[in-house]
Amino acid sequence: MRRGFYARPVLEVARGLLGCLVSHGACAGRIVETEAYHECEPACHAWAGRTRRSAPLFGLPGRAYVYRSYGIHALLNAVVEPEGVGAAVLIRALEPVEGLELMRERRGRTALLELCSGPGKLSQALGIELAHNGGDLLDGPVRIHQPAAAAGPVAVSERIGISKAVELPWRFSVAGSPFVSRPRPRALSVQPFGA
DNA sequence: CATGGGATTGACT
DNA sequence: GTCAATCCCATGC
Repeated sequence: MRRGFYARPVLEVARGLLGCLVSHGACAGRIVETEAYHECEPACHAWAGRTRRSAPLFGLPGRAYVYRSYGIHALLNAVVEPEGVGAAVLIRALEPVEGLELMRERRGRTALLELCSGPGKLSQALGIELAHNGGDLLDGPVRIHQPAAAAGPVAVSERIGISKAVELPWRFSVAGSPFVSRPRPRALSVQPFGA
């Protein structure tokens, strides 16, 4: 994956990441759900401008933005748009591909559908932590690489778990995938192709 | 320096 | 359906 892939409008990258592989060590999974966040809307951590927490969002596209949510979970984002623009794509769910036994161990669960079907779950399954914040997704311990094939039809819906700008249709998922997070996306529209 | 609020999950009613 | 766990950091006094 080239850095130019990330230096594009956040909605394009959010769709384009569907089908891509996230890997960390022996574990890997295929992205089936993403959400877009951009400094122009108040649900984005970059909304309030550049702070210590949000600084990575304004940095080099293609790097990781990892932050702690609800005091418990580490959530993985890909920084996007040109340097200086605060925006990121939240990776919300993966289809587990490699390292299933290690994922089961880390998750304390065996069901395939419970390993990576949520942003907190996938970080736990892959061993992604706050220490990975700022790491390069092109050349770091946590990487994202090209899909083997196009992702297929993309379902577009509203983002979840937020209280501001809830109406924006900025949640993207592989239509019909059983590996997406809850609540299941209620598709406002379906677009023909992912990557 | 004190406070409050989450881009969630799992357990429980 | 409800609810608590738990920590980082932005905000405000």
